[in-house]
Amino acid sequence: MSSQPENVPSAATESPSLVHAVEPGPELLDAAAATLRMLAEPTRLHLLWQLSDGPKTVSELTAAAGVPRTVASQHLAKLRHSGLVDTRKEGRNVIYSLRDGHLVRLIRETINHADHQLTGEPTHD
Amino acid sequence: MSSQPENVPSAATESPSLVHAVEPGPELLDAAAATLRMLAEPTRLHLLWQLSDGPKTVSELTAAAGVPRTVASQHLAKLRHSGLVDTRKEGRNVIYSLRDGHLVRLIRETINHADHQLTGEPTHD
DNA sequence: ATATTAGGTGCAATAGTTCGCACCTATGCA
DNA sequence: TGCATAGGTGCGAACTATTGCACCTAATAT
Repeated sequence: MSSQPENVPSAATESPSLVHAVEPGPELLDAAAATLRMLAEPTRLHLLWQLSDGPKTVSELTAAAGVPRTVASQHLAKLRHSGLVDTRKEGRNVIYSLRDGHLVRLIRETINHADHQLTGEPTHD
Repeated sequence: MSSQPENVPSAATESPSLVHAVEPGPELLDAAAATLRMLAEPTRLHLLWQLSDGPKTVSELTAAAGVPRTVASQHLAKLRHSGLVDTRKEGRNVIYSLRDGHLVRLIRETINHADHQLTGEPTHD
């Protein structure tokens, strides 16, 4: 247990003007990790990236991701069950959309970071 | 600065998406997913969060994360091998630090998103 | 009614991750 | 010299995730 996490030393190299005062508890970390786990798979990330551009049908998403239908479906089911995406039915299509606009920033930040990493990171920032 | 073009009404079958210019290729997606996989574990996320406040020793990190030493060590090894953190040795301590300041933003964005999800959004499915 | 298209689910095999144990090296101290 | 502390590694057991297969429902078209 040891619920005494007020140990944020940060007394080493520089004076931290903006320390984060709050220690994320286990639930927060679990929730965050759960979300990240959803993003941490190339196909799902691809699907989410597509969705960050606007709502799309399963067919569109599947085609863009270049994976078999069952695979896309399973991944979409996971995203659905984890509450990251929303669905509405229109005719015989199911249209997926990102539930939270906040997620768009996260996705783009991630892709951006990876892009920097690939193109040769020159000690950024 | 939050120019989100969300809700692009691509309600039709397929519209020429000129919204996000670049389609991430497989390598980019793999790299991004690899990074996210590193973040997508509560203990590792905790460690990285600690580091986002400044460099720390293994002992400090281990204590903060509240896990056995071997576990922390394994996770730190993964972070090291994936290039997300840097180490320097000082006496008998090893001091870990985030390699890329950019990562701080990603970590905080994630924690922030999870927090928002936990506290402000009781919409459950 | 029947076929077709869009999408979903259950399940088994495989692949990858996490954890804890035992054991190792290097630094500092008495 | 010997011993404690800080940190690391290799390995096996338990767990989780991904995939592909077969099969299912709902909506449209013929």
